[in-house]
Amino acid sequence: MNIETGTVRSGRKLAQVLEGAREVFLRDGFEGASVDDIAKCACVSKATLYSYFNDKRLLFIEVAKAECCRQEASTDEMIALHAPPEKALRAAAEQMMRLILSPFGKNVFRICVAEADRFPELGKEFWESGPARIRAKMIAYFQQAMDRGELEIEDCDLAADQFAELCKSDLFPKLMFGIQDRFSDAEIARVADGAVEMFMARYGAKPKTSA
Amino acid sequence: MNIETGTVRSGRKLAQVLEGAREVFLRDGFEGASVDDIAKCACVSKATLYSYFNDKRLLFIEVAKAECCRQEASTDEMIALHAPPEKALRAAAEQMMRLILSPFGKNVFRICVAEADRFPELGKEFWESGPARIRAKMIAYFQQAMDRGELEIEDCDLAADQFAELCKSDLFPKLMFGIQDRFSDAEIARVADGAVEMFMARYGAKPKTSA
DNA sequence: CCTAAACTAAACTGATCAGTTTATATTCAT
DNA sequence: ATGAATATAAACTGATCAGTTTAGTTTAGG
Repeated sequence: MNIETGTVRSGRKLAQVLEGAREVFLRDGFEGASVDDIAKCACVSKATLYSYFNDKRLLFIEVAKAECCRQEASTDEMIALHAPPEKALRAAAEQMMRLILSPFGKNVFRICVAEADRFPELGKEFWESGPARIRAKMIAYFQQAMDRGELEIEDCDLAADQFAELCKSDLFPKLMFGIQDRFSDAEIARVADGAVEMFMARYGAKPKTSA
Repeated sequence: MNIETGTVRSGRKLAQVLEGAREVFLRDGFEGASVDDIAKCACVSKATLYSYFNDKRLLFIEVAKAECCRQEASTDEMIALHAPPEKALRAAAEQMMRLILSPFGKNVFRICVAEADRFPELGKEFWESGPARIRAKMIAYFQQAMDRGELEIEDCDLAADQFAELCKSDLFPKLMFGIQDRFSDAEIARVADGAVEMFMARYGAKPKTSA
């Protein structure tokens, strides 16, 4: 995943080009972005840009890869493995929501959806570098909490997906349909609390009805 | 919402044009669709097409309106108001999932997300003709079930959104990221059952611990 | 059957845009 | 300082595409 490696030549202005491309692609999508625009935005001549990347497609792929790396980084330390469920899940919910609802999350999701036909690999790579990693961490947490007797889950995969989905309640559709794009702490808290309460109602360990 | 009304002239081939436009727009998006392609697909000359619609944008808007109508229709009778929660919710879950995961649902969502900048109204109109209507029906159902003492919900808006979101677990992201696009009955049943169980665990009326 | 409205194919205009070329300028390691 | 690598602006090519025009054909009602 190292950007410097691969087929792309190195040189003084490579970082500039990628940064400009990132800005324009995330804003306008693949078709919507013009190469002249990217060059201008990167303060670089078009010829320089093409000396690094043989075509627009390749440039886009490189930007997408870099975004996946960014995302991997932001999923680290999302879950405190040893905390009790209410605490750990509540913190995870809020972190996930802030990631998903951020301009970064929104734009990357948009691009994946919009360009799915043109770049079939993109969605999958994004999924694996983001959602799938979070899911794996959730499941690892579930296992530990179950060992501690704090949770009772039959289908951990489903439970992880349900929790992630609960964190999207209300706000995510509003974001995607362009109805709202800034969310207050209170709005986030309402949904995060709701997600944790619902999750615990379903999967929290029942107190042993000592027979 | 009647397609025949408004600024659009009527004529023999209007329906053909709309049908062709629908096919191509849903497949290729707004930018991706070429007017020549639409004309060919509708078996109509480009001049005829332009005699009905002054420009591509207007044609797109008309198609989108029609899709919203289709969607309104498909949300009718989604919830059996008088059935007990397990039954009513389970049926609603499956209907919602089949709508969301259908090629229709997928394509329309894709278009809304992809064209949100170009057509800011589109997302909102779609939301109102689909998700918002379903939500209203869910809330109406909650009220009735609460009156019957079957559910206990503090925040009905949140509960409705949570339920809808639970129905997307696992499958919806896979669809959106292009990882999978056909879903078996078993896959749907697993998620629908999971959604109902979780919902009932949280909001099902507690048996009165007769004091 | 006649005519007016609706339709057609095909050529055209003008704009946009990816990618190339050219001729020149800057940078930097030796 | 010199030359090789790197960067630049600007003009150019060729393709695509929205929308128009033209000159002719089909359709359906009176």
